[in-house]
Amino acid sequence: MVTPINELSKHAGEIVTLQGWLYARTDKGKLVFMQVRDGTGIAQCVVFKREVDEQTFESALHLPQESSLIVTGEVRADPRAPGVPGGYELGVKSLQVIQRAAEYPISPKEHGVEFLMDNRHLWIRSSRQWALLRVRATVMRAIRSWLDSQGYVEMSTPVLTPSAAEGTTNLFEVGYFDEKAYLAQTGQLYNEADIFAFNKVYCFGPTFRAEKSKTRRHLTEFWMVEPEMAFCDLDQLLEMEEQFVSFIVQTALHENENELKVLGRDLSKLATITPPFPRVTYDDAVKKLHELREQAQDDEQRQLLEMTWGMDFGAPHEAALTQLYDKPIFVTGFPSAVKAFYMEPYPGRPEVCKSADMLAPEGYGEITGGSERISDPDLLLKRIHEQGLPEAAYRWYIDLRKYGSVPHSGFGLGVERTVAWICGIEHVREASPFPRLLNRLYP
RNA sequence: UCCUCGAUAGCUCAAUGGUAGAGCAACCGGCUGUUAACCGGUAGGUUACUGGUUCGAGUCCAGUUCGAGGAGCCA
Repeated sequence: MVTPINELSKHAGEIVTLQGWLYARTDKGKLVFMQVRDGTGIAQCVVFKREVDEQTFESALHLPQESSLIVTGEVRADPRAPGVPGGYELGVKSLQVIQRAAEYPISPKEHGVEFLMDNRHLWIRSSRQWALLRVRATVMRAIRSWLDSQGYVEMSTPVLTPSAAEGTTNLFEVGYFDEKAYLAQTGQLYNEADIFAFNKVYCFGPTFRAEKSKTRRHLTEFWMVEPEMAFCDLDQLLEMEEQFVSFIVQTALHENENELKVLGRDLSKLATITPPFPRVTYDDAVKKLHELREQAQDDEQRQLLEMTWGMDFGAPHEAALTQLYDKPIFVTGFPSAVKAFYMEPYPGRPEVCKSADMLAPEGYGEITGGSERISDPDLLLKRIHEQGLPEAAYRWYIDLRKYGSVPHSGFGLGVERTVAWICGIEHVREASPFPRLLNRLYP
């Protein structure tokens, strides 16, 4: 019977069979140590020369890295046994080689980014990447399972969208028969149509931004989940968001402890991620940034933290601000001028709007962006005109405010940034199986 | 788009303007507990590309290409 490696501990003392690939090998004379991975984990398989026939021993001794194999042996607990989860190893009785692999380019040594990215199709086999992408899968499952359990209806939004009303500089253009279409960079407007049919909805899929961004936080193709709720104001939105994000983090923490250990993640920093999250108004954030700027040691940092009311935050501002907290924070009430046209202004203070960005701790930056949407048709039309947007392109969107308009809110959460934060990695490119970046379309 | 840095063996990196080197990986050998083992040996090079300076260029100069880090951009 074939046993998955992550269930080895249940079979101590039994004879089991593993199917997998040779991750690493070393030998000590009459003893060969094989690290075998099968997708669920990594297990040490020990071949003693005296316990197997000569052909099996020779085969094990010279087997190249990443060869595919089937190995049978006795499971035994041994605290010296490395692996994931580790602590159990296989005393090999027989070994069947499916294929002797060609010389494998990725050795268990350090490599440069370019080399690893060129070999992304192989790199994903490495234990860190394997762990990271398993956490990603858990995050994606947690997203769906929480929303489904709370009565949200998953409603797909189109990836191919008509010629954008606003600037198209950050949209990917594709041919659509005789016209042009653009790859969607948000499903939000369609979500707003969907809530009037289903009340609480979400879309979840890839999104595309042709930004020439070259930072550790940007991909040109990334996954985003966008929940949208009818009868929901900004305060209710924030409560929902903190429950949602906390659930995602706690699910990863409980289900991927082995993976997070492989990544060397400080688990205590994830355990504290529970509601409520601190709320900071934009006004207060600007004041705090002024204080932080005065405390800054060097001129360069002081220059990066320059801030006047009305400016959008840059990466240095987000990093400095979030370092004051050990949980994600909400920054609410951004200036309307730097935010999208559809955001509801504060009553009596139209220069700020009911927006909320969630900034992750440890400098990981914005992981959600959301707002209460304008529900009044006249105000929406006014804002569209103010921004110089073509009314015709938004006809259906304005329609939504004419037939039973209600206060409603929603947000988008970036999967790769969330995974990068949970896993404690440097760059979002590793949080996607095959990341698309400014200079990267292969493999 | 801007700033900074980089490109030498399959990989990670050395090399005053004067014979191109090491570690790892590969291959051969040794070792019954390895954790990126260790020890001995073998093989491995159009120094990103184009041009220039020089008796002589991996090294200096100019341009190009590619990459990295950061900024900007990110309704």
